[in-house]
Amino acid sequence: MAPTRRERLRAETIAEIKRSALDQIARDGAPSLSIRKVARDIGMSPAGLYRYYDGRDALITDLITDAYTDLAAAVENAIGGEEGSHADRFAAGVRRYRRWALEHPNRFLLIFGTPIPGYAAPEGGPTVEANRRMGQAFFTLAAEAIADGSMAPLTGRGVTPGERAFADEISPILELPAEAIGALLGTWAHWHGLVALEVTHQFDWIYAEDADVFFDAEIDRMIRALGMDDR
Amino acid sequence: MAPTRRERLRAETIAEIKRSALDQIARDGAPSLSIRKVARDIGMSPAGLYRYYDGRDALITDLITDAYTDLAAAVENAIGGEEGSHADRFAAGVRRYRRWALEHPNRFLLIFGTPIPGYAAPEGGPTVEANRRMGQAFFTLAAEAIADGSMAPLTGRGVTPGERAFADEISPILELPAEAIGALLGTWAHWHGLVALEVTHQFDWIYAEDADVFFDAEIDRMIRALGMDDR
DNA sequence: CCGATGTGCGAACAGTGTTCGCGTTCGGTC
DNA sequence: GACCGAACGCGAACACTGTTCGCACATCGG
Repeated sequence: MAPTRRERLRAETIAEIKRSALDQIARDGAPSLSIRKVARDIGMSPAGLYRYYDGRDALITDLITDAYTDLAAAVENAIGGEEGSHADRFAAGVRRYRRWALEHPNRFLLIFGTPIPGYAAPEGGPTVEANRRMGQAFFTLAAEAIADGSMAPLTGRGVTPGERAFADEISPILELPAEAIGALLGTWAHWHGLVALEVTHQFDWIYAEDADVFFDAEIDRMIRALGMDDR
Repeated sequence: MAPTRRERLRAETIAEIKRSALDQIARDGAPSLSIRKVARDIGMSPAGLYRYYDGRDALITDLITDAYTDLAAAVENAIGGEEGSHADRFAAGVRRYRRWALEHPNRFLLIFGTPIPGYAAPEGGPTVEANRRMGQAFFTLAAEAIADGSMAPLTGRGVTPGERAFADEISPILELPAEAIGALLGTWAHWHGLVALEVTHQFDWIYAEDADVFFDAEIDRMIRALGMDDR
């Protein structure tokens, strides 16, 4: 069904609101986002905004969702689009994660920084959905690598109930050994930590120009620790 | 020289202000810290607070400093107080890092979460100083382990200028090979990422009760990746 | 054409951080 | 012991913020 004129205008206005809010966030960070400023920016009264978002938190939540799916899509894309060994595709995905964070530091912090007070991601909501999507891109890659023998994550402990349940849950679409899940999530944490510390300037004192070579070396260490070989 | 009566009262008031602010932060998170609430809490006018801190940001900065040195001291303590192999002491330090973060999630986010807009840690200021302190605890541990041959971090790449400069800078007190610095900082990022994701509830969907076993297994992976053996 | 629904706005309220000018209290010095 | 400057505390005000309410207008379906 063709969208009515009203729906078109509404969509247009929402887009304009988001654009203005994103500009503000990119410039001054999420905490200083002011809906009155947004209203002024797009030439509207503050009260009028409440026809589109019922409150500042709702707007921010929407932006969080967008950022999440945006990051997930970028990573998904990098892993899927890359040719080469599993290790190469893994590295491409991780580098894309970092690049996205460095290009949109404030959006990255919007997702992974101090959570907005009183807000909890709704179970089955879009953020956890995007999270799963990003995870799945890496998980399928890992499943393939394990299947063809080019990856063998160490299994030095038993499997937790959560890992078992998750492996069972995705088993219809993905044959991922539950023993591997821990190391994979830990590896995610590893590169996430690298990116988070870099975005918050905790490495500035030692890595100025050459943060890239540091990061790439860490990717190598992750690959080795996962037991991936480079074919 | 004995502190005068006024100095005593002033110190007392500052302590009271911090206590109230910390309570608020622990309860509602740093972003919702209100100096008017603090003023009401300690029975003072909002304007009066400005005799002690010239603005909200100054107060927060002070709290950041405290949190930083607090965390650094805890970790330092855990590493220094632990008996056993280098691997054991390393694990103790990392576990203490995590425990501190889980006990004070909002203070942890105060340090590593979204930075307060417009604030940059002053070079040579207390936060970078505490950062170094914490780093040094791990670095000395690593230097000892490398010296007695129980650790051999992989060196798959050249040394960056920053790493070289840092190794030279601390060489008077610490014989740390520049080749090892990258892997050590990367390992810091690894466990930091684990803790950061756990604090922001990104692991809740899979690790409910048994986040501990997941974390301990990751410590093992870090130890192995650093080439430490367990003696 | 008409009623219902969506859209926008001005005014107001409660709350925030911050500044200013005024008194009061204290501490070290003639 | 008197005195003057520094420290302290406060009420009032200013410029913001997010949010609510009631009223007007535009648009749409029947």
